[in-house]
Amino acid sequence: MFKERTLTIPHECEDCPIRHKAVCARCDSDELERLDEIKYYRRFEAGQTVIWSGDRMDFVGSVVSGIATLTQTMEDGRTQMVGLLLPSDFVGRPGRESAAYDVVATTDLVMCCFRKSPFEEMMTSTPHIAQRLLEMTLDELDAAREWMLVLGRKTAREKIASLLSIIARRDASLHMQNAEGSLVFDLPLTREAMADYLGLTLETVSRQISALKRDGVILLEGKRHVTVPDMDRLLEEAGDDADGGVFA
Amino acid sequence: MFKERTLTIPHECEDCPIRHKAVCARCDSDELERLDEIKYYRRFEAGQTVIWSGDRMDFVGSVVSGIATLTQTMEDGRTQMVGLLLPSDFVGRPGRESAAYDVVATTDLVMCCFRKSPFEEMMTSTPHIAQRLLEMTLDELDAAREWMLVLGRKTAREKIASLLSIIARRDASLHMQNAEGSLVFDLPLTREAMADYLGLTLETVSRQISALKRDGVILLEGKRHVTVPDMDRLLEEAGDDADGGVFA
DNA sequence: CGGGGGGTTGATCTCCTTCAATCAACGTGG
DNA sequence: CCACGTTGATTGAAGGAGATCAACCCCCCG
Repeated sequence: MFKERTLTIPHECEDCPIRHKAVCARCDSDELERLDEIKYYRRFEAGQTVIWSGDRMDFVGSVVSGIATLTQTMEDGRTQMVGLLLPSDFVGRPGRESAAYDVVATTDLVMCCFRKSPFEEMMTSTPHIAQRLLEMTLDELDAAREWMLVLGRKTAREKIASLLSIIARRDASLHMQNAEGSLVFDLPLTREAMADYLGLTLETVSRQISALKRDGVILLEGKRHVTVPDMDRLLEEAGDDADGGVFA
Repeated sequence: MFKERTLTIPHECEDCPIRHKAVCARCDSDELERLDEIKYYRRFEAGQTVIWSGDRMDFVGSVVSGIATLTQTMEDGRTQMVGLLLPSDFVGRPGRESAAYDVVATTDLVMCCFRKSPFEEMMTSTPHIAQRLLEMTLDELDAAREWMLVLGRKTAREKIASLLSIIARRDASLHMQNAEGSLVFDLPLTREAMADYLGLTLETVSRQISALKRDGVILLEGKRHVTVPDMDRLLEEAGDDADGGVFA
């Protein structure tokens, strides 16, 4: 429960699983070498907090494997997830010294961290990094705006369907499945985490998942294993255009 | 109502009101000259649509004066505002060919537009532009995440208070008022636009504004002119830390 | 066996939506 | 100048979606 191993995980950038998707995606081998000098790996266990909001941050980094969440909390305890960090996603904001959100590992997690100030120097001297970071940030902004529509205007059922379709889509792209047959995946989040993501209570999440199951939109084995027999149907339930997100 | 004048508004970058806040903030005079060659001004009247979601975009640009909104709409008509564009804010995404959101002028609006492909070329050749855009995008992402908390977890009253405090703060910083005395500003949005921003109905917006007025949190002259006698009180109502957002 | 974390389900309550009437300000045309 | 329509806003009454409170289940693990 407590042991946080800060071991350096033997890892060559060349065969890093996120080599072509993370901030370093555009770097050439020279640049990778310079990054290598300021990087180190950290491992977190499921449930561990990576950073507390307000804490001084002396690193930025990428999720290598596992899943983490970005959450905001009000004084009275209400919490809202504002980001779901998947492999290749970037953590931290160059130029900011303290964390703005809580970052929590929801599964076992490996991060590739860069010491903050040398990384910031590299950002200005290495356009490839800044360019890639801009691209990733714009994508995140789009995702956040999509999520604002979900939070502001969708019903509980639509919210659940939206979350499921996002996870399904992401999982499909990760495993290179064809999106045609029935999709199968595991929910990486507890009911409570889903509630925090969707601005609902965990009870409502549970009820709506049951309802979608009862209506045959999804199949459930256990509490986490989901099968989507008809993706278009799910997208319809989400209130999205069913014409599919081939996506820009 | 219909006339859209595409006149070139005589304007030197040097005395442009957003010279030091927009994408061009870090450009030197050489770079400004190159930007000058690909830029043109456009003027829109209040209520006019600047771009429809899905439309081909052949430009990107900055808001010079006035206010515009970024909104998403579902097939059944539900709409959610996902951005409020103020002077110096950037419109459009380099690398994307069609608009992802509707952009609507809520007041008379002047935009400084750049032809898209030459701008994209400049982005790669001119780090100052990409750097500034990254900074601005990170700020927007923070704002979007703040807004996700508002949408997902705050009550109607808190939502209204949050919106008012954001507008108040922005207005104060614009007019260099001291934030201590009572703040005074005009609402740049209709009740309906506020509702679209907050994920509420316009009736609820109206009721909660009346309630805040009744409770002395704000004073109203007419429907748009707001006085905030005690900013800390308003922040309390918004559910924010009252210690103020001096901000990172 | 006990205990705790995660999940489901039920009963009740409440905050916000929905539907609807009304109002003030404004412009337009007869 | 007044009747009329329009747009933005306020207010009321009724209903419902989701929150809240609570009981209970399942499963794993010490």
